[in-house]
Amino acid sequence: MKRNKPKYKQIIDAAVVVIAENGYHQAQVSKIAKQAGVADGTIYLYFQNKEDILISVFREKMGLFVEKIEEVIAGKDAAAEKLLVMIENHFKRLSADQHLAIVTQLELRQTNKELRLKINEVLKEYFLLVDKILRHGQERGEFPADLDIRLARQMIFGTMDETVTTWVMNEQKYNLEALAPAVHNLLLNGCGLKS
Amino acid sequence: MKRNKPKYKQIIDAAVVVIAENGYHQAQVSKIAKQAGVADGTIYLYFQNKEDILISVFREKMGLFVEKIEEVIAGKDAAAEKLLVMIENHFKRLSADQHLAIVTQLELRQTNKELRLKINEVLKEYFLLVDKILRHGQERGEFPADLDIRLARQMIFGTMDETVTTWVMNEQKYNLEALAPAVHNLLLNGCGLKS
Amino acid sequence: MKRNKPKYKQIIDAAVVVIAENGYHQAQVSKIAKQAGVADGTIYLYFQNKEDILISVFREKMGLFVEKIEEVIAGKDAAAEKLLVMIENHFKRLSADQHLAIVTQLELRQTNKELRLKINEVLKEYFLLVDKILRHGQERGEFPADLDIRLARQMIFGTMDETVTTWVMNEQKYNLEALAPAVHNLLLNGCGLKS
Amino acid sequence: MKRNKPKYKQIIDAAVVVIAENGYHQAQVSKIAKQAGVADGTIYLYFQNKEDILISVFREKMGLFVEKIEEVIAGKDAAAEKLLVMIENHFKRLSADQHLAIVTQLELRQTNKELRLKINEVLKEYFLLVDKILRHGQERGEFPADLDIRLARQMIFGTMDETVTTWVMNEQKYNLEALAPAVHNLLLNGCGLKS
DNA sequence: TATGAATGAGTATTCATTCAT
DNA sequence: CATGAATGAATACTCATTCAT
Repeated sequence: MKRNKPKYKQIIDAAVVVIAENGYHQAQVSKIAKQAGVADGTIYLYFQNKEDILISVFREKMGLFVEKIEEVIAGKDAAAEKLLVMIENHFKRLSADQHLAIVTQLELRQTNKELRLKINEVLKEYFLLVDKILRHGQERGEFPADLDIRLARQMIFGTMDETVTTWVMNEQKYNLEALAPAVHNLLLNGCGLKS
Repeated sequence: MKRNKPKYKQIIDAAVVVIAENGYHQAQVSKIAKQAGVADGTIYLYFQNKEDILISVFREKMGLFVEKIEEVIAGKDAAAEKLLVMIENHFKRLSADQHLAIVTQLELRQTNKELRLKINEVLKEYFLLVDKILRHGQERGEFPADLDIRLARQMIFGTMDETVTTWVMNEQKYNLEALAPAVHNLLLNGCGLKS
Repeated sequence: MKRNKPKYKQIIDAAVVVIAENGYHQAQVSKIAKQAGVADGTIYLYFQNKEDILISVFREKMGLFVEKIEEVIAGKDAAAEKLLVMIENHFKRLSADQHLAIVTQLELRQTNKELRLKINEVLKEYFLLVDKILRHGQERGEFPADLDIRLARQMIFGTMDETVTTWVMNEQKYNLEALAPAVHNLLLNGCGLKS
Repeated sequence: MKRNKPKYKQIIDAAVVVIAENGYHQAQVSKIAKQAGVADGTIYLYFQNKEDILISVFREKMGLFVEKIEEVIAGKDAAAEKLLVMIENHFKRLSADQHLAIVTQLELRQTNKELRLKINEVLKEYFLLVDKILRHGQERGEFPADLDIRLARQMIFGTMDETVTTWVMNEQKYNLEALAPAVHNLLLNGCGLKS
């Protein structure tokens, strides 16, 4: 299995660094190879083509992401609490790896529709996780029974995504993690006054 | 003034069609020229370069967008109602021009950071519009006085954007406009139970 | 006759200025038209094409050149003296019109072989003038009877040309005219010691 | 070192042939690649850009030129003799490589001022060589002590250049090499009668 | 005569991928 | 397994010239 060989991970990590530092359109395969300390041709022993590298970057990094989040939400009973630790974790992990934040929020979006669909495939697991939290909330009576799960999930992802992207575009000048409670509150209660 | 000449609009419209049908990276200047029914060189009598076409597409189309929305929200007093007609209009206009929807949600995001920053400039007006609605809501006592305007705006945009993008990625199979009330409700009240 | 109309000369003069200031490859027809104060299309009422402008520049300017030199050498009897005033005049006229000097020495040489052959046609009259001086010198016993007229003419032209070009390339920093006697002496006596 | 690899020289030689046969402005990189028997992209493994090819052509070919001439003049004591073998060699080498003659006398002069300045850099060595001969002649008492070295060099180069160019423009119909003694004599003694 | 908007042919360069060693 | 030299397809932009007004 190629994915367990050391060079596989070397190349993935090199890709994240190169894309973050040079931007997607300036991240040539030869640059990634150089950063990884291998020959250009070697890349093709581990990946089918350049697109495969990018998807693999996303899969490997986001995989850890979702795994970790699954862990922390398992420790909470209430859906609202699960949601909070999810947002906190999401923000914390991207804050901790600024290269990864740039790559996922800005650079990997400059790809064509086809590649974006494949990236969305990877995100499905994350979507399912949120859906599970939402259904759990309905079962517990925390969330309305008629809540549109899909729309709610789109709100949650859209809001987290917009918040992180704005933070990255502002050169990560402020503390993203500190926004988690406020974002959580907005998602639960909206911007309208509760009666 | 070049912007009022008929060929200027011809080329803008041709660009939207060509980008929507071929994707951003396959939207060669010669294809746009052919679609517009002019010679390649004529493009450069109206635009400085290819990037200028793309920004102009966004500016012209989004300009109308914001203008129209300003109009309809002026007809409503309550901030909540303003928000509703804004979302309705946003969804309606993108539903009505499927090419434009593809271009703004998918294709124009494949551009480099520089171009994206210029595109964001255009969006600022839209941001300001939402901020105004939110402050209006606070003044009227509809929204909490301690609402974080910037975060709330990010939630509103992030949610609308994610909703429209999902719809475009699903090949516009369902009725986007019909989702407006549900989205509006989610944004106002969140996914948590009231009371 | 188009050559006598005022716009004909306007365009010729504009071409000299534009070429001198922008270089041959940046001397677009539209720039020349603008400098001449006419529309682009008007150029083609007076000249067949761009090449025709360039040849005409050379013909008009060099024609005056040769005419003037013919005048001044007529006033001298000795071939050596005729040669001296020719060199003096050649240097003086190019010193007086720095734009023309740049155009003839640097810019017009960046043309293709075909155009250069046509330009050489124009120079033939100048060549004939020198040949006449040389033969006159032989008849008077000033120059050796076995002097190879063609080679001698090539030396005279080559030397004057190299001298002027070097001066132009050095940004006309020194007094070209003052070099005439020394050049004249070199051409007459060579660099070898007289016995 | 790329300059010693066989493809480097292949491309240089191909460039000379292509430029001579098609003219400077019709010497596309793809034509040069085809003539050299390599892919277009391969050119850019050995040269930075098209201009770099042209300068390299000049440097490689003229370098040999000057080297060879330095060799032959070292075998002569008298400055006059050195001058003679220099002219002979200059004419002989350009006669032997007609393609090179066309390229250096006609085609490479069609370049812009910037490129020409770089080419002139290469010629400086040749200039220094002539200057050395002239000073040597002064020291030996062959040439006048008050000889203007710079003007004399301009005469020598201008005359050789004009002679070769005329020969090339006349399609190399006559024997250039045979003119060397006559040119040498003219340069040493001028066209005026001695004593 | 004069205009100037419109035309459209033509080309250097990059970079993902291959394959002989 | 690993290398890296070689490949070759693909594209924005300029500007001399025309012709309807």
